[in-house]
Amino acid sequence: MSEDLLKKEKKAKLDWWKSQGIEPYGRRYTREAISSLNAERKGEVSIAGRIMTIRRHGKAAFCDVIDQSGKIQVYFKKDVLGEVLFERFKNIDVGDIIGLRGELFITHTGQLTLLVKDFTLLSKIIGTLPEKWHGLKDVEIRYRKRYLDLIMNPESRKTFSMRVKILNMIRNFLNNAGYVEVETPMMHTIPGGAEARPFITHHNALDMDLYLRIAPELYLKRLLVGGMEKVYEINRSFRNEGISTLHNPEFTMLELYCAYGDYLEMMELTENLIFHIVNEIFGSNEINFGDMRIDFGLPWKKIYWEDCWKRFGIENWKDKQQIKKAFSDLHLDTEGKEDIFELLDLLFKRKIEPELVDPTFIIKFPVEISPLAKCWPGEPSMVERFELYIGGLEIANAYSELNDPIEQKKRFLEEIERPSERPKVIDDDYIEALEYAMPPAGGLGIGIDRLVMVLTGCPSIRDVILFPLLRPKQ
RNA sequence: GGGCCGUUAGCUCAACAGGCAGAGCAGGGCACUCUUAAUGCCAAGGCUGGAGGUUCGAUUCCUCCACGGCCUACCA
Repeated sequence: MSEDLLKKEKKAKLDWWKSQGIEPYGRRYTREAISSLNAERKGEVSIAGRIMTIRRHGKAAFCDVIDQSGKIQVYFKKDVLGEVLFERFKNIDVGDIIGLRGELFITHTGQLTLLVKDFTLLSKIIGTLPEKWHGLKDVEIRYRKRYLDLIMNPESRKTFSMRVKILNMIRNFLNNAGYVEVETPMMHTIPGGAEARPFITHHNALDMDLYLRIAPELYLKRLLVGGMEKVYEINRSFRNEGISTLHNPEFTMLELYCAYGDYLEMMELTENLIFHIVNEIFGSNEINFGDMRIDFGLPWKKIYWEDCWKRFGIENWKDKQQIKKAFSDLHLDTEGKEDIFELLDLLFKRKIEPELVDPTFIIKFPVEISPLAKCWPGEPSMVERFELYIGGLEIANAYSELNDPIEQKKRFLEEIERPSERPKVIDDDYIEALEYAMPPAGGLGIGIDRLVMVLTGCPSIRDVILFPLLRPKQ
């Protein structure tokens, strides 16, 4: 059946309603949540929702109706409704949104059902819903027309309601711990706080280019200078990089900063926060992720970054020859990389990351790849920093914040020396802020989308973002 | 950016090896007052993602394009 023909038939029904003097797009309707109903409820109840199936039996029919809270069967009977209402019911379609009033009863097969005494068409469908049994499978349509995915696939509804739950739990946890939520600029004049290519936009009135933020870090730390001691922000950052199952151009990060703390305090907080969420949601320490079984039991594993390499025969990670030998011993392609940190990063990604299934902290990183972190005591070439891996994914990154403005300026200068596609600009305004003294602090970033992926069992970041970026069709 | 795979009715899928493009669901008609993937009967529904090419003949083989998926790269 062509789409045009289907639409034509539906519009004819729409016209039928109008011909009866009934507005097919209704107004406010007082109703209860479907999930709040049970067999003990006596008397009349009102619900509203979308009709998902209709099983017509001549002078009676059963329908399934869903609202956000759940699903219920409703029973239309001609001798209960009368001629007029039953005639109207014949012009109700799968997908219509209606309000229903009636009494609850239990069918012979034991199912809670609403015996409909009156109903109101609240919104007429003109499109055609996907198939009731197989649902909507086409991933492209699921992403482009997320509303159809949400109507048809309960698992999708569950994923996004879990995302909300997780975010609420994070906010409650942090609020209870004395953190305050703040909002810092998403449009930056100088992109900073991470190593990534930014999106560029333009302000007409000021006639200046602006960058969508790649991280909120430098602004949040300005607030520490200003005397705000525990701050966090949960919101979007934007990175103009490739798209993959782990990367969407806009993604949600939690960043938080705790004055007078350090990376160890952040580690404790991370453990407690995620452990709390897992237990609240699953009532267990263990969950499945793909074919992995993840055990969140405390304490989590801690491995020094420097110790990662020893099992590959690399005794001194600064020795490029040893690293290259490890690559050839492992029959691993160096992919033309010559930089020590790039080689180690590649080795980590190939051989170590996939094994980090249970939550694992990797601790103490080289200063070269941590320009905003404070040095390890007595070891100026290393910093107080950790990364957290769960289910083979990098989930969090934290460090003791560098608060020495002179050292920070030096690091920035070294950073722009290195080849990069980032604008070669130093955020002098941030350096100036540090000159007014920032308290020592611990800082933490958690990739919210990836955390939600692990906790909802979704293999792609697009499954946990309501509207992932896609090229326009045609 | 590179590699591989996919795109057939509104949806979910068929069409062996190049030979008239098929089913279920949804939609339409008829019957049916406890069904739940309701059932039975009838009728309809397609430029096979787009453009070229090979061939007597292309959903099928080839080229290009579009969109998507997975892997990979940049990155996080």
